[in-house]
Amino acid sequence: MGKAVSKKGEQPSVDKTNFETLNGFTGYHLKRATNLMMSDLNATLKPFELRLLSYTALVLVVDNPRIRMSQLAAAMDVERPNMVVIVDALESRKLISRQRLETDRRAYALNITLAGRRLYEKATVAVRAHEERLTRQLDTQTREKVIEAMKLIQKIGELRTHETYN
Amino acid sequence: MGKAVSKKGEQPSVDKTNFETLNGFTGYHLKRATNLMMSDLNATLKPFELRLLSYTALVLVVDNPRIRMSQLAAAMDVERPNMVVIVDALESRKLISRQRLETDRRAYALNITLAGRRLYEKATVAVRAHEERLTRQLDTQTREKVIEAMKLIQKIGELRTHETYN
DNA sequence: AGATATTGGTTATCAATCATAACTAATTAT
DNA sequence: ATAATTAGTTATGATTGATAACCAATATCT
Repeated sequence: MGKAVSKKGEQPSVDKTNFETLNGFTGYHLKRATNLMMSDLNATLKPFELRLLSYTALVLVVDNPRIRMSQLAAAMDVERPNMVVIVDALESRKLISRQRLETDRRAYALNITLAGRRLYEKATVAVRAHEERLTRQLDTQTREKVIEAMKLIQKIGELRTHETYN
Repeated sequence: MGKAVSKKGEQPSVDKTNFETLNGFTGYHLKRATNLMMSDLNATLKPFELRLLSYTALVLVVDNPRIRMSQLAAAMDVERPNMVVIVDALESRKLISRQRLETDRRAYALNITLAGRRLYEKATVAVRAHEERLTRQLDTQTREKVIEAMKLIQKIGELRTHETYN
């Protein structure tokens, strides 16, 4: 630590910013990288008129036929009212369908439509390319190690659930 | 009230959600873990009446005496107008000070005050504990590997600069 | 030099995001 | 049957982050 500064002894304000402390934080690097990936992801999804949440919903409906809205909301960690608008948008584009459940007539079963599946497939190709682009520098082993690490962090978080949340 | 635990197996609709596709995405895991860490960080900072951005500003002012607001804004990747309110808040709590630069009387030099430094130190102890808590499962080597990986991702992002952003 | 452009900081405003309250209809529990 | 819960919905509010327009000071241009 301690950069060789001091040409004048006391006036670094115009030089490169010192990130010494922040660089010591894992969370800092995590957030910067994630912000970047999310920006790039949204740019990637824009041509399909999808955004992070609508794409995620699409994916989960594909992977979970007949999923209910509340289950989807829980899976995505969004409040139900917000889920409604996401589902509304996807349904109005005929990418997914709502079907009343016979067994519980309050609820809807969500299903992917043919158009939805096609869009899902195209978008997912783009998303995989985006992932590849942004993690190209990481060898496969590192990538797996990162994912494992993220899972561990999440596991820890689940323990102290929502008690200290804001 | 309490836990609505039914003795019998619940509805079939409650089966586990399938995250197959999402689990294949590095960005997905990155975002989940980061969200968690940021929630926990904000909870950690709350007792000090700081939030992510105000704490970050405090840290950068400590590490960069006489930094200018615009440089701080650039370092934090926030728009200048938003920087103003953050700096206003910190200044009104006498944690940092604004001093007109003699060399450029448009700009301010930001400096940490004694109170600011004390708060910074207390908060940083708490932040380090928070980091330790959330990354406890990761051995030192893994932690370093993760940080390296995040730096690489950022480096890639810097190439395709802001052209494809939102 | 004097006109012009640019920069640092500011104010006001606006859009996007996310959470909360309250409601209906259907279901479950007492 | 009555009460309590749950799924989905509507309306609304708080918070965040971005944009436009402005003033004062500095830098640029010819």
